[in-house]
Amino acid sequence: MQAGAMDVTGIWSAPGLMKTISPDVSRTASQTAGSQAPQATEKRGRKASKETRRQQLIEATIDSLARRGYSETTLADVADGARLSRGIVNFHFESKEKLLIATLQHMADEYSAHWRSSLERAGPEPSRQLKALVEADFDRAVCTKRKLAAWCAFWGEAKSRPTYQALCGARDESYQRVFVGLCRALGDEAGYDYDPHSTALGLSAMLEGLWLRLMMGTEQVTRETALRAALDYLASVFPKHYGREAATRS
Amino acid sequence: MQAGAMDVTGIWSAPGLMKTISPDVSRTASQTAGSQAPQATEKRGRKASKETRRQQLIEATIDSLARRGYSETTLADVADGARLSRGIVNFHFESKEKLLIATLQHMADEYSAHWRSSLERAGPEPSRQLKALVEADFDRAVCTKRKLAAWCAFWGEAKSRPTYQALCGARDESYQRVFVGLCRALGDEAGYDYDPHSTALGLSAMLEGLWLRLMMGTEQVTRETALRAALDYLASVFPKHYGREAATRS
DNA sequence: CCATATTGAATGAATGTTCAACAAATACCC
DNA sequence: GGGTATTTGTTGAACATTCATTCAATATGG
Repeated sequence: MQAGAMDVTGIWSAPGLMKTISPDVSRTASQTAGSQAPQATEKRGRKASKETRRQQLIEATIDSLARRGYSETTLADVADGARLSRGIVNFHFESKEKLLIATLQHMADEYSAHWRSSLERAGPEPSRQLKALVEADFDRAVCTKRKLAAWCAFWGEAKSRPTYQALCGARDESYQRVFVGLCRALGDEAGYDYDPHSTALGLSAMLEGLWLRLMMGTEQVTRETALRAALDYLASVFPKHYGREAATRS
Repeated sequence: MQAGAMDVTGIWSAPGLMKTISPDVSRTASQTAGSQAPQATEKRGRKASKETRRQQLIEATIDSLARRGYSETTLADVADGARLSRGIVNFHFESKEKLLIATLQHMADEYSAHWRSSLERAGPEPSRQLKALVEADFDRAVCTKRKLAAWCAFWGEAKSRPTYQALCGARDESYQRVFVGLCRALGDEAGYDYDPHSTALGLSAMLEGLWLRLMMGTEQVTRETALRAALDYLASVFPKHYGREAATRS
């Protein structure tokens, strides 16, 4: 189905990178706030399944990262946040480092599943797909202050840790490839004279930069402002596809 | 002099934010590598002036941040890097935190002085000024892997520390104001129909995002690639000011 | 000699990890 | 089905390590 559009993005044929996509992305929304409410289908209390406990601890880790930053995130704080005892993390995860890696993996999987699903829902038209990708980045499901702060905490440590570095390419190679493919497709349609690679790099960099701005919280940059800036970019680069009035919704 | 251009940027009339601009920006280039070579004009060995020792320790701190990340940067490592003994930091700076703040302050001052000087040299024409600002961001003087890594280390901790957050606005409010002013000026000249604030936000976010990419080092993004992407952006948004061929130098 | 920069060992606090004891759930047996 | 054993999740205290900070002793330049 939608073979033409799929060829443009060209990622569905090689689903290599993602190791463990969380089966239900929808859950994360309900777990955003509390971090200890178990599933309706899961037994609560003592008999929470191993996987549930892990999720619970991961959520508490994201909380701690967002609240105290990477360098001050301690296992005691994570355990307290999850309302569990001190030694629990070393039981479910082997070490603090493994917990952090699992947390990053979790966020990367969630992010990846999110934009892929957005892309799928966008239909076959490249211009719609590109817009959908941009909008997905500022969706409440992935673009929370809490999560942005956690991302940034990992970014800060990524350069000196290969493991983080690999995972921090949430906007990874396949994501980049999709962008390049879409930019090229739009260029072919309307005869723009830019380099797709350069344009795609600029766009994805802008998205990341806007995330950074949102996270910092300084200046009054909101999700709406950021999205608007990104859509304005689309309108400037692809004037025949995105009218300025389409971007400016107000 | 150049009154018209100055009015566009509108920052020279209110030099409020910068507390201590390092007097000589040129020095930083020579100190990039070694981190212990003292000035020719300064005495070396035991009698290095208080200020020189501080600079030396700050450079060693940047080294450590770049090499080991924020969370693993220790005073011992800084002291070793500066070829000095353990207790020295607490003598010249009062605490580890004060050392880190001084380091960030140093980088912020350097960055600020750098783009301000670029802006000054660009002459009165807004289009040249904007291009100069973009190019300044990828100049070897400020855009080293070492320094980018240090910046990112601070970004990661900024959300939970107000002091860092304030300083991490290296691209601070006045920088943003200059961008907005220039975007507005170009728009008035050629009748573009974008919102200056939105365009300026997108541009500065892209620059930050490109820095992030450069720092990560993943993918083969170089200073040239990044600059090219940024200039392509200018060519797309301000087609009457920047021809595509001007951006594509190759 | 005096003031001051520097050293390096001592100290104490913070924190990741281990582990023996405990509790809950499940399996097993009669 | 009820009682017992076993497995497994959980706890919290003990332990070891790392690291910022302190400070008395020392070296240096004026």
